[in-house]
Amino acid sequence: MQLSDRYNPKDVEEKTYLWWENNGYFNAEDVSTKPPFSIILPPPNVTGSLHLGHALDHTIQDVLVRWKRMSGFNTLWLPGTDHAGIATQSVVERELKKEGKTRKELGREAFVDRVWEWKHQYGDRIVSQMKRLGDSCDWRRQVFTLDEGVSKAVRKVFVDLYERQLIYKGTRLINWSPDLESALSDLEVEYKEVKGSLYHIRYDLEGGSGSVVIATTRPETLLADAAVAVNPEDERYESMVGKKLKLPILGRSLPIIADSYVEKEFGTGALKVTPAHDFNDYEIGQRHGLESINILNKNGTLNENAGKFNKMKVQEARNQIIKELEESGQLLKVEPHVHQVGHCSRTNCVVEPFLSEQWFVKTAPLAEGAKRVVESGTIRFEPESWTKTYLHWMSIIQDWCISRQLWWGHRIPAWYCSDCNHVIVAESDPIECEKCQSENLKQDEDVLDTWFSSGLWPFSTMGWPDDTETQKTFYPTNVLVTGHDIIFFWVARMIMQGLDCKKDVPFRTVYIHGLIRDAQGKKMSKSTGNAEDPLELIDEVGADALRFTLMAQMASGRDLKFSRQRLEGYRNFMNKVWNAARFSLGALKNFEAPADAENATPNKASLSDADQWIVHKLGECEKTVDDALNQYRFSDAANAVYTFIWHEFCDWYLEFIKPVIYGEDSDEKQATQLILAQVLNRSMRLLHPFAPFITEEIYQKLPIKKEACVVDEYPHVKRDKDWLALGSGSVAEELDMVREVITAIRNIRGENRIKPGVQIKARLSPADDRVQKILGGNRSFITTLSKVSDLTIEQGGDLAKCAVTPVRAGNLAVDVIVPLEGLVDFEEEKKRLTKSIEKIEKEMSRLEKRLSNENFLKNAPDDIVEQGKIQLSEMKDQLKSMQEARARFS
RNA sequence: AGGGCCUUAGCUCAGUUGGUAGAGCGCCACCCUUACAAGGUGGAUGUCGUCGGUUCGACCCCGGCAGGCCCUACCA
Repeated sequence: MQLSDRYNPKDVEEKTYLWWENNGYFNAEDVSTKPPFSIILPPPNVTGSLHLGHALDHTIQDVLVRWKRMSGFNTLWLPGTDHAGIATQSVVERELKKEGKTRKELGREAFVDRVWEWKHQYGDRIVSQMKRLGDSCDWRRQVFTLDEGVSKAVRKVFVDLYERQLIYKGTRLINWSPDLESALSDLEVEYKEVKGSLYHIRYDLEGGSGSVVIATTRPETLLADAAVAVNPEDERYESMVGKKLKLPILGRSLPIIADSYVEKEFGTGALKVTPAHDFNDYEIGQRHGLESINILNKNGTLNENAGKFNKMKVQEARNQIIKELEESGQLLKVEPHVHQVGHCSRTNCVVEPFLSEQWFVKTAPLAEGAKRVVESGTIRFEPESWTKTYLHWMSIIQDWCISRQLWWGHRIPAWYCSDCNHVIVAESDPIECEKCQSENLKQDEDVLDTWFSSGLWPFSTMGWPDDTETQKTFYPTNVLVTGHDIIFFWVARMIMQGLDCKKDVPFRTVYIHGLIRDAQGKKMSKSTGNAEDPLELIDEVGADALRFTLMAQMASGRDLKFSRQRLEGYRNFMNKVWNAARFSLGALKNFEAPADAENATPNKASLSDADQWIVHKLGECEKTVDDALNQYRFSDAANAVYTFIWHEFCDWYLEFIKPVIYGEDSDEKQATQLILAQVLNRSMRLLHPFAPFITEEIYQKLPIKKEACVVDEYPHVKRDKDWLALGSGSVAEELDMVREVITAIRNIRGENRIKPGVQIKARLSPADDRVQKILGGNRSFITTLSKVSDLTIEQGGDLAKCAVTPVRAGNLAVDVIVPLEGLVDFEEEKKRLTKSIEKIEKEMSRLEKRLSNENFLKNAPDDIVEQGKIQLSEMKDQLKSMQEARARFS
């Protein structure tokens, strides 16, 4: 067996992944006797690139999927990619720009062709990146949101909702991105703090003296003013209400109205009302029946309603207007003002509230059910705290603007008859008008919001609206894993649409994980330059180390800070695993696996205490991991495996068995080899979901194995019951005492600076015969691991010039005694003892104080009191031993 | 403005029924002991943000304050 002394992920990962895939290990069966377990992958943008957030999201899912697959479930992880309307269209438009072209020049058809080209070119990139991470999806089922089947589902839902009047077309004030020339949903608007100015502008009363001063951050919108509003309680303006003002520059007449929305304290207490360009003003306009004057073109320039400012850009018009107001003396004051301004989350341009005709989904009726299933617990959020957030959001939900003025996406299945203006909404393209039979039909130019199709994802990917076996087996899915940033975008919509189309929830559990931040806690983003590229990290340390790092930090649903130091630490862990396997394989050189090797049990009499101990510890680890994974406590699970492998299996067990392995052939050696092979085998399976590549590689080289780590059974206390019975809790406790004895001797060596090369004598003074026997039985472990050449185990004896450390474990007690004559300067040892004595005295005084408190004795549970008493008496013994030892040095 | 989260070792973080603290990295000392120096052994370091309350007992439960973060909604 040739294994290099360093684990090299590059030698392993690619070939292992191919091998898994070629063997169909990730494939789910539509019909199976096994219980189903399914997860749908949140589809990443088809032309995107894997970032660390994906890596976290995917690793969580892959851990769950691999765990369930190994636990005997018919496991489906359904992958797909999203056409991501705005994102993809923007990317291609940027490309065109480099060639000096625009999409309008190209025309719709050519542009869409161009995007498809782009998709074909880059669409596989993210998939291959996912494979590098180890994602064990059933790739045969991969779906793209613009695939025929999905498109069919989208149309069906649209038509259905339209016929039930849950989709309607209406003119509303919506968020508009002038760069995209498209509507945006509220969620696609990012508010950013902007340092602007607050302009105080005087509006003069019509036909008389007097004026009202308003304050605004956007002076250019005065061109679209419909009124000036004041608070009805505001005495300053009481007499003005009902009078008319003359709009500066344009000279239009504006009524002064009273509306309680206006805050007296802000600015001047008078608000210019611009219904067509501000959401609040729109509301006021509705209340007072004001006219909505739109002064903007789709590209963000001013239109003919702006008079002489027609065709100007907003900023240009603003400057011009300010200048004119200054000249006319109507600009009274300009003060700096910091406020939040909506920006397009895609192009970063300033979003304009814009009056336009759009398609909407009436969400209230759908939201009702979506709230109920969460309230009733049919869908559970994990962590539970998101339930409240979700329900709050659902209760203030607005109608959903689903049309986008883009070219890339699902085109809205609505046609307009040029002859009779009839609107046809249909699943298949109509040939003639239903009403007048005219063939002059024009399809709606708009496409649907990407999230409209994403909302159908849990079942559109499974063949809906056709009735498929896949849906019967795998819908509803078990768990949805995602970050909290898209609970509304996506989770809520899947629940609404799933309930509406399938009459059943799309998933039972929503696991919300935190977002990845950099070491300083800032959001990772390409523009800030603090984003770590997971592919680079995989190149550096391997996918397993990256996965393990993410899982080890994935504690609660909290955001996690990414740390390279920890990444290195877990890279080292992978190397440790590798070397433990290397050593073990050497130790198993002549080992021949018996029949039913995984569960074969050696004669119990030939099992060493160390064998029983490691089996016991493995059982404890299996239990911890199972509990943790069932509760989505990934870090607990990962850390349990880490501690078991490194600090129990490697640090102690492998060291314990060296004398046995290097020794003569014997029953004990054979028993130990069997246990070693079995423990190693189980360790690899236990670690597999977290570190799939290295474990498979090692697993395939083990003398005990079945087919493949990826599909063999996950170690579980129930399934391992008989085998785990080899381990013994009481023997484990005894060995824990032995370990403490070894640690005590090492401690004496270390503190007294006795070089590791120097062999020393030691004496163990057991408290009773049982301890005597235990120590005797583990004599070789003790001498080897503490490098003692001459070990006596007997009670009492001379303590002169000796280091003494009392060891207590449960009700087992032994004094560890090391004669120091001729080895060291006694001052060091006196210091060591003094330190220990001070420490124990401190603890004792605390304990004594508590035990002498009557209220404690009266109120505390008996076992706590009893425990305290035992502790105190043990400490007294220990203190005495150490004080005596110290006395002998002076 | 409303809601939520966080504050534990130098750093990043665990700490699930309240019995006074742990890990990784870093640090110090000693070791190339034939699985591993990406390693081994030993060691140091915390009035658990602050003030108060409940309790025999609080990192843990309750309230005030300070600092940091996030979300939602926004004052024109």
